[in-house]
Amino acid sequence: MATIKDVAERTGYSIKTISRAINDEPNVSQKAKTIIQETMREMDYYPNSVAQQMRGKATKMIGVVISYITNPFFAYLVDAIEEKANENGYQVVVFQTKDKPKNQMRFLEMLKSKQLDGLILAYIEEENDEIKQLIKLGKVVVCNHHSPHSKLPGVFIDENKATYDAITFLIKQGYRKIAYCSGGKYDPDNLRFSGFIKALKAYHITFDDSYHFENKWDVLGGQQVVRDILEMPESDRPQAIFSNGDLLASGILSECLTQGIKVPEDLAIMGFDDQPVSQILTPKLTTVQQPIKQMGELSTEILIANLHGETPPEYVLLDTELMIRETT
Amino acid sequence: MATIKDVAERTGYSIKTISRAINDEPNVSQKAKTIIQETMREMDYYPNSVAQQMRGKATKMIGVVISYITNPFFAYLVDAIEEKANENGYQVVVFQTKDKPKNQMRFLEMLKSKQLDGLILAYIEEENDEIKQLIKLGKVVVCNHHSPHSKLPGVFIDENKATYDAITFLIKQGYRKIAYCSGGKYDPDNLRFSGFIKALKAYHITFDDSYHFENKWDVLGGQQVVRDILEMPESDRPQAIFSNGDLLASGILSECLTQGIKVPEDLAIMGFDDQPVSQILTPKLTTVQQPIKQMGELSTEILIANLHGETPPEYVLLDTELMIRETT
DNA sequence: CTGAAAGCGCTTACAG
DNA sequence: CTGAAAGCGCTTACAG
Repeated sequence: MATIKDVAERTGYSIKTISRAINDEPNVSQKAKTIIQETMREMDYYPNSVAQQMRGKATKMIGVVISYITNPFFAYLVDAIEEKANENGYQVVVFQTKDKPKNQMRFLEMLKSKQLDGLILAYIEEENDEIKQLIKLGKVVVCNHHSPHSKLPGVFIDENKATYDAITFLIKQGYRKIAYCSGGKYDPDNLRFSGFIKALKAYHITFDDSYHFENKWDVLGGQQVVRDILEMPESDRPQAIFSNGDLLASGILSECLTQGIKVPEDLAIMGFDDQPVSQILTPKLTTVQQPIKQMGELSTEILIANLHGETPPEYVLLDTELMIRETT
Repeated sequence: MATIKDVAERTGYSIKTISRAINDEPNVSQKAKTIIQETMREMDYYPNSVAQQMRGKATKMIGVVISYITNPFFAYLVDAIEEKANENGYQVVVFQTKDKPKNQMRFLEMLKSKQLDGLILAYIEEENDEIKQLIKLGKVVVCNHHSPHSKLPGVFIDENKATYDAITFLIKQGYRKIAYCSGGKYDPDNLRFSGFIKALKAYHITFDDSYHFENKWDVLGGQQVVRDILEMPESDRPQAIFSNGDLLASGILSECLTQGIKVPEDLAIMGFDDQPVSQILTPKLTTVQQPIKQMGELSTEILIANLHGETPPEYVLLDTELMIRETT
């Protein structure tokens, strides 16, 4: 592979002059520039960017940590981040944690070993002091995943308000027996769940613990929920169900259709995310739209501003929108 | 940030001994190793991987070029590639071409400027000699996207056989008037299309050009196809439709349900890909399953073997499987 | 088992 | 407008 030295020898100029031509610096004669550029093309020379990084200290790469790229929510988020990063001359490295905390640590190490300029954490397995410190240094921006227990600065949606509004809508439609499907374990402090409970309380509805379905997050999980509901005595069954994600809601809907449960007459379904699938289904899914694109773009802008030494906002709360369609 | 020199000064050892300890080389006393490791931890020292790359010549990063990460097909492909790459100590950089040929060139430049060790092209905008040469050098592996005109080595599915089998199945079910939706422009040499035609010919069915729908690839496109069909005189309408992707098939199905067209009685639908959505829909979609995982893993194995100087197979053709469900 | 010197391919700071 | 020297943070090759 040709190096800058080869180009220097071939053209007769010093490596410094070659360097100036590569970087479009002033103080090179037009003649020198032309000769050098032509020679570089002839030799199929490309500056070794590793060597450039060594001096410039920037890799122009940022990492994005998500749980699963096959989850459309994250695919759209990565899309938004990549678009904005590219605009600013950065490339995106994707890291999937796949629910293994030790993976997250690997990515932090890549940051510390300078393979990456910065990191967007769209999914945090474990919060710790190291992450907090990296945020302070402006090398890490958190988005999307919001622990109710330790508030980190970052870009999030107003989870509490989102479910509060969604459930209030259901109640106003006349539903009173409303079930809740959580993606993970039961956690009373969870912001979505507390918004859910808050809405019920506002209408003096008490929550029945048997209406809480834990650890459901995919299509199969949704189908299981319907089977669980069918095992309840008919008079005890919920009239509506809030599901923490559209995939889950899709599973609920498909199993309802299979089992002959009418939607929304027998069971209303409220999704979350507004993934494309929600408009393909019949009936079309009522769901909470997350501003994925905005979230991705803002996180990227904040990270890049930080990397450039600017001081952007620390904490951003985005609004969601209720997309009322046919399952409620 | 601490460097190897700082660790050397603090421990009293030379930088070479520190280097040995970092890389677990022999010829370091256990005592020295222990002291050095402890000091590195204390100083929060991480070897600068850019400097390491400078000497080692490998970045341990590979790029994956796709068209859109929001297309579930590519999301699953990237997932398979990342998994296999990680196993071998490589990280994955995702590049979306978004149908712009000039983007593809950017990624090739990153390869030539040594930011990347290798590249998997899962979507080619433009084939050219440069790509062919990089394949020969073992730095590029092509998969998925197969131009019928210039055969590149790589990992592909047997497109021709896949549609031949799918259409033969439809014909055996009694369908004779079968429409074809292509993702791009009409191309008689397209391998899927020629498999389609071959199946019709085997049963002496002539293809009606008005049954060819061009440039349809998303949900909206599918919906449009149904509206186009409804404008045909009822006796001329196709009985079945082959669609080049499940998203497209989803759009066709959803519009059928909206318009009161019974599936499969009035119109049978055959998808392609076997994306998760095909099992969520009601009725469930009959479709051609692509071995995405296998394709991603094989491409990655071939690339890494090449990078390690081994000589793996050049051309692999994978089999698809017809998933018969409820829309045919 | 340990280290001083040279070098990877560039850029920064200085000199002319 | 041009260039020789020093250095980025490591590793390779050599010496002890």
